[in-house]
Amino acid sequence: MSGDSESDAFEAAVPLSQRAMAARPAPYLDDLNPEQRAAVLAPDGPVLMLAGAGTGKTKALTARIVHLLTTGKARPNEILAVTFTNKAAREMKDRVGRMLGQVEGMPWMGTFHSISVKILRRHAELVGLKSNFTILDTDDQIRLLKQLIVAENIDEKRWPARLLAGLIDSWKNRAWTPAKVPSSEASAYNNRGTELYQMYQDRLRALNATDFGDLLLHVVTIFQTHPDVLAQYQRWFRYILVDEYQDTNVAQYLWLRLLAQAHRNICCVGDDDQSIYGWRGAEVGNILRFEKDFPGAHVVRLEQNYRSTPHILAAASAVIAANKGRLGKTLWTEREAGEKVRLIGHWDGEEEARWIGDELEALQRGTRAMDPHSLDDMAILVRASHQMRAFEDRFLTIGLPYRVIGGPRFYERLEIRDAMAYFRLAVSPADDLAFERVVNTPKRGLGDTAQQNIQRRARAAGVSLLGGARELLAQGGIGGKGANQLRTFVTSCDAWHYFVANRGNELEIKRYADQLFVLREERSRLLRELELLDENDEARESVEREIVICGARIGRCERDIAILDGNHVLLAEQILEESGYTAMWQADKTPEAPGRLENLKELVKALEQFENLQGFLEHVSLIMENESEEAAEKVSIMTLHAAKGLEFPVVFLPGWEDGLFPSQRSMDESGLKGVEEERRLAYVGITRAEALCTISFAANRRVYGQWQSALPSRFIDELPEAHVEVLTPPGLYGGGYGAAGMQAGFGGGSGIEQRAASADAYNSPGWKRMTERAPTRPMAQPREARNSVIDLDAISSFTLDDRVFHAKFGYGTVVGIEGDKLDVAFDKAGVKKLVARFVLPAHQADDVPF
DNA sequence: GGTCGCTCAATTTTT
DNA sequence: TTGAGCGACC
Repeated sequence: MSGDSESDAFEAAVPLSQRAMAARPAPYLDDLNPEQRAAVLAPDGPVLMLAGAGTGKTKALTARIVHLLTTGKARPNEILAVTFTNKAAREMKDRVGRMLGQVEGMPWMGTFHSISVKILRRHAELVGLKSNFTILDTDDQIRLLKQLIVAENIDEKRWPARLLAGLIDSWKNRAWTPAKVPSSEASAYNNRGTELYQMYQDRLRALNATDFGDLLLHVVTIFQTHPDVLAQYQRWFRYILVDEYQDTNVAQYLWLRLLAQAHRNICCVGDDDQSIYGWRGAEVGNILRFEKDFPGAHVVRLEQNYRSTPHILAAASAVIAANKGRLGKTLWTEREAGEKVRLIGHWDGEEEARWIGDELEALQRGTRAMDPHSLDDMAILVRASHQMRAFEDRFLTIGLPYRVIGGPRFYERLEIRDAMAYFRLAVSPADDLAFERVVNTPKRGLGDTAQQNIQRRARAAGVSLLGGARELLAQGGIGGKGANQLRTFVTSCDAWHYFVANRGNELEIKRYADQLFVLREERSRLLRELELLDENDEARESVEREIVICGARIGRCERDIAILDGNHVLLAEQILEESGYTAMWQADKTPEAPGRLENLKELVKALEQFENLQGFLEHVSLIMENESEEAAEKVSIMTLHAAKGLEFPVVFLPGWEDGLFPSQRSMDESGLKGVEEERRLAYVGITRAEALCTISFAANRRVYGQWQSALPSRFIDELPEAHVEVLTPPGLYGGGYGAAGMQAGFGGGSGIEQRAASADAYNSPGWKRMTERAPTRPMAQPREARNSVIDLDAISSFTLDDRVFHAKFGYGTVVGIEGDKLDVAFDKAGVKKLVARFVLPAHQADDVPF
């Protein structure tokens, strides 16, 4: 960059007064490029930072915040900075903190949801809630809906609660309260959607609860119906900054627009090309319309990419260029050309996983073109999570360490939710949803009948379920073993709540301290007694036992005091212990049980960061994340969606087949709009790569146990030839996929159909181009080829002869081709196995027992 | 109340 | 193929 163009851009973007200000030393501006600087110094009023992938948008955004603070334009509490994820919020906080040397005092930096909660707690009564409302997650939401559906005598099979939940969510995303749902939606959910939505909202209000969608919607409602409240926040937030603006939905858009009306100092950062959440309500339109919504908006483009090589950028740009209705950006980089994007086709998905596994190992060792890479630098990005299985299978076989990113969120896991329900019950005994969840977990012999009795009793008496249970016990309305267990449960709940309610209560602590004193006296007395007893005295044993019991009591008493004194971590442990929940998992012999216990430990550990249980519960549904940092090097497997915002030197993009990617469903449901969103996903995928990006596809893939053949993705035809290297298909199948595959016995199903479908595939432009360029290589003629596992000990001789290996074993000869790697793996019993795709001579095929 | 076996469905996911 | 959910049975 020459100094001239830098200052030109600077002067064009920045008015004199600010230039004067910026002329003073401002360290946060030092390592910004001219584009970023222009964005940071853009004048007050609406600003749109159009930031392409890898252009340092977070850097620019945080620098603007720092700029606002250091130039005295706003105090920390006058800046509202919103993100979508906690991770993004945290990163922003970290960065601002690093630049300013302190993190304090930015109370309004967080996610849309966390900020909404903050606002809503202050004004809950305006929407009929109390300020201590609970936040239900998806699971609770669905259980609640199920109850409504059952109560309404609706066939839950034909009209699943999940469907209704999705519907209500989408309405909330569009900021439609029940009254505002347009009549065009009247037919939804068997004509009863709107009605059930209203009932659901009533029920939530009765439970003093909200779901995620409500957090935003209630705030919007309050702003719309209480101008005084709105005005207060408008005055408060002098500057508003929004990350990932392209992902905002209508509710979030309204939320922002209402708040921004007064000062109009709203700075949105986003990339219309990376809008990939349309299916959950995100409106690309919001960012496309920005200049109309905020007249006089200052638009700054960040186009210098620091992440990827020119080849990778060119490939991504070419693909995304096929989309219409973009704001348009031209990414550029100063990096060296590097490797071209690689494109390779495979016979089937297993072959693909195999090849990628080999590539990963090669890259780990280092190749001619690339220095050795850590597995941490490599990622496999798939369209749909079921694609992950092929890779997991393969990597387990060859012992390649991997991590799957974006499984179920930590707090969504069964055991975590159960534990949380226990905590909720301790904090608020009237939490009926929590009660329902854990009353029979672990099993307490309280089945449907017993639970229904409790429900009925509670409703009749107008008390909580816990209260209902208590009454039922008092009246003897429940019999058998269930009764005793229920009594224990109720007593435990009372005890837990006692500790929560009397936290820091001096009188109670004193009471326990007195008790402790008595117990200690008792123990001293017993010890003295023991000393007086003869070695062989028969009474000795019973005294010893009493000492042990007394010791245990002292321990418990000390613990109780610690809990009363405010040690909520201990309380949590005690709850899990006393309820039998930990024991339940300890007794569980299924393979996932140890992991669940591990998670429970993590949960308890996470508690330490909070003041008390309430504080924890208040935030946990919004904050908790699954972040156990393992040290070991691992290749990452994740969906394209989960990869947004991440970057890796080496990226593999498998499964580029029409129907899978772009996804058929997306195309069916949303037509051209769907394809465009899929294309943005392709763009996101390619731009994750820093140095090496490999796209692959397979002619056949097993989906839900069925073999399907596919066409290469239409996006492959959009890749620019000059920046793509088409790899020769590997080893055995060089240039002759169809024939080899057929002979090899892959494909299943009807041979004729299979062949016809495959023939189509080979006529597609993508495939043709690939095969045209790929020089055919002499090929072994396999009669039988499969993946299999052979006992290593069974191999009696092994020879490698011009790319072909022969391994003799008990049943015949295993023949493999170089490139079809021999892998040593261990089976469950720890026996060494040889894993190979092998080829058997025809005459021996019958002798082989697999 | 717990377990077994049948049927049915099956993108993407944050808060 | 896998998994969840449900009904029948012990």
